[in-house]
Order: sequence, then C-alpha cells, then structure tokens
Amino acid sequence: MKSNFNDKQIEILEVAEVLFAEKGFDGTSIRNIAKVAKINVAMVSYYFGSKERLLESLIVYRTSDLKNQLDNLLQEDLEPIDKINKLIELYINRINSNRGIYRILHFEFTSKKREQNLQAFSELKKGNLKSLETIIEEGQKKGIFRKDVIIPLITPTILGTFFHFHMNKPFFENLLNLKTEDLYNNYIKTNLTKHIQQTIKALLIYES
Amino acid sequence: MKSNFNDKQIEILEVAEVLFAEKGFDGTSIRNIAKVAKINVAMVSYYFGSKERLLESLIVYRTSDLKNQLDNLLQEDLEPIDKINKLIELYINRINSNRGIYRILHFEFTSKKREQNLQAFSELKKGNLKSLETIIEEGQKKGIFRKDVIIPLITPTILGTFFHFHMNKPFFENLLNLKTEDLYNNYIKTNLTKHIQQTIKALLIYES
DNA sequence: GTTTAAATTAAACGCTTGTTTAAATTTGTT
DNA sequence: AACAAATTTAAACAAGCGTTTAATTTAAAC
Repeated sequence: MKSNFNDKQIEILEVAEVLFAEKGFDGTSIRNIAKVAKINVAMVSYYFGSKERLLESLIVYRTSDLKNQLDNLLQEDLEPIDKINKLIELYINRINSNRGIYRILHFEFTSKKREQNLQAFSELKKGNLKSLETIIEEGQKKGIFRKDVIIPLITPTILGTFFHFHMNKPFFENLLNLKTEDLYNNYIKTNLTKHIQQTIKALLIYES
Repeated sequence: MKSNFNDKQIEILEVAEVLFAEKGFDGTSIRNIAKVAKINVAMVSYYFGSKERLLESLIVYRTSDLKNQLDNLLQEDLEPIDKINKLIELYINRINSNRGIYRILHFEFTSKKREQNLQAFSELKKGNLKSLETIIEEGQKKGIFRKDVIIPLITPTILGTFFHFHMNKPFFENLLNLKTEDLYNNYIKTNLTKHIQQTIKALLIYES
C-alpha cells in the first residue's frame, strides 16, 4: 500500500509525532517543529494547510494498517484463549512501538475540543471491539469462557493497564529499577504483557 | 483540617480545575480563567505567583486527604477480598467525583516537561501502593490469594481501566446508550466498578 | 476620621503564537 | 537555454500569551 504523503511530508509528520507526544499538541509550536525538522515555518501550512490538519494527517499516517493485522489474527486457526493472548500481544507490541501516536490519540482525542476529528478514530475503535467480540463469543460457544463478562469493558482493562503503566513511566522506572530504555521495554514485552494476559484469562475463565 | 487557601483562591482554583480538565494546561490561558471566574487577569499572579504554581496549588488542594481515607480502610475488620473491593470502590468513587483534578494529573504529570513538580505526586502514589501491598500480602498469608501476581501492576489495571473508559467517554456513551450524565455516572458506579472488582478478584484467586 | 494594609483594576510589557504574503530559488519539461 | 511549476525563504501580520506595573478602590485598625 503506497502512502499518500511524499518524503518531505513524512519527515515533518515524524518530527511532529515526536514533539506532540513529548509536549502535547498545544505545547508544541509550528516553529518548534520547523526548527527540529530544519524547514521553514511556512512549510507546514504549505504541505498540510494548518496545524490542526497536520495532526489529522499524522493520525491517518499511523493508524491505517491496524485493521488488517486484526483481521488476519481472526482467521488464524487457534483456540480462543490463544487468540486473546495474541491479540493482547499485538496490541501492546503495536502501541509500544508506536508510542508517539498513541500517546497523542490518548491525550488529544479525549478532550471536547477535538470531537469533530473523532469520527475516523471512533470507527477504528468500533472495528477493534467487533474483532474482540468475535473471539470471545467463539470461546463462550465452546463453553470455555464465562458468559457474564461485559465485553466492551475488556478493552479498557487491556489498554488502560498498559497506558496507565506507560503514562507513569518515571514512577515505575524508579519503583522497578528499570534504569535503561531496554530494561523498560523488556519489562513491557514480558512482565506487563504477561500480567495483562493473566488478568484477562482469569476474568474470562474463573468461576466464583 | 483547615485549608491554606482563602475563599477567593478557592474560587480561582475551582474554575482553573474545570478549564484545565477540559482543555489542558497549555490549552487554558490565564485570561480564560479570569473571564470565567470574573476576576482580573492579574489576580492569578497576585494570589499564586504564576500559572505553573496555580497548578501546583490545585493539586495540593485536591489530593490532601486521600491518604487518610486509605489508612482508615486498612484498619477496618474485613476479609482481604472485601478490603480489595472496598479499595476499588473508594478509588473509583473518589476519582469519579474529582474527575477534573485526576484528569489533569493524568494528563499533565506524565509529560517530561513537569517532572520537577512530580515529587509530591510520586510520594502519594508510593503510599497508595504500600496500602495495596499490605492488603494483598495479608490475603496471601491466609492462603486466599495466589502468590505469583505482580502487585505494582494491579494499580494500573484498576485505575487504567477506569481512566481508559472515562477518557473515551463519548465513545462509550454512544456504544452503551448512556444518553444522560446520570446514566453515565450510574454505569460507572455499578457496572464498571463491578467489572474491575470481578477482574481483580479473578486475577487474585484464579488457579490455572 | 485618618492611616495603613490588602485587594482590585486597566494598561502596558515583551514575547510567542498560527498563518499569510510576496519574493527568491530550485526543479522539471520542452 | 527558456519557460513554467513547485518549492523554499524571510518578513510581516494580527492575535494571544504570561507577567508586571502603578494607580485606584476597598477593608481593617487605630
């Protein structure tokens, strides 16, 4: 799939991604972006029209292939619980290696200010939920999963756990002695992912 | 406990809380606050020194009594699982009725920009974690809770689930048909709280 | 009622913001 | 080489920013 953006645009988008993630949309100025990207301030307006539309472009640029990944997972020949585990791993991996944009989505698209641009993002979330539903209902039919779980609340538990951990990065770095970026990333890939998988598995299977 | 802020300051703090929560710290101007609070722009500098210190004051103003509530819970005569359930209820209730400040904490204190002011907030989090640890270790000694859970990751699951739900409010309002503010709040108080309690209980008790 | 301190105001400060303009430069096409 | 289109530039724009100033009003103390 070819991108709709040229090299120059992509350069700007990736600088903007880093800065937006670091300092927020409002906390980042176009001059700031221009300086880091070593371009003239006018280039952002020239290529994207406005700062707001730069943000929109960034989201399109980064979220366009998640749906495919999920569809592929759905069609794999796996037990429901393994599909769930893979889905969790996919989510964490993907968000973790695209931290910038997801942090931006998390931050900017929850305030009332930007509800208009919310449409495309909302559709993405609805699709993701549908995929999760399909897997869980499959497990329920097989009698493996309990039936009194509230499916739409499982995504908040998966993503919320990750985000809350990551949003409090300095705190957990200190608490868990994750002195280097590698140690931190490794902790997410192993311990945090396992914790979330363990949590969701227990929730889906445990009978009180 | 008497507050260190006079009536006028509290008035300003509460307006700032609403606006910061709505539009972020950078997205809110002092003139904005002044207009809503019907005061002169200079009053913020007069009473708080600067915009940054207004934020600090706001956090002190809102988080000063959480520690006491937790200590009281610890000393109640309850089974560990009931303490956990009560702790979850306490968290959700408290955060839900102080949405503004927690949204601000969630948003503003995760960026590297404000790591200096992070100290007091970090101490608060460490204290909360200690309380949770005490309860869980009690349950483990009694043989009720499994011992291979990663305790510091439980808070992210509790709070993360709530936050992720609440940060995607428009999405879930639409998905779950929560047309009024009452319906939304009620859903949090009942279904969401129950989901989190059910999740943590399963995680703590389920044996694979 | 006068004096002193606190609270409030309007105005201005210098600086940064997002965006536009119009000129200069580079690139591609014939 | 000459032309046209696309790109890049520096400069300017009006508007908003956080903060300070100095004058004025209000409140408290005597």
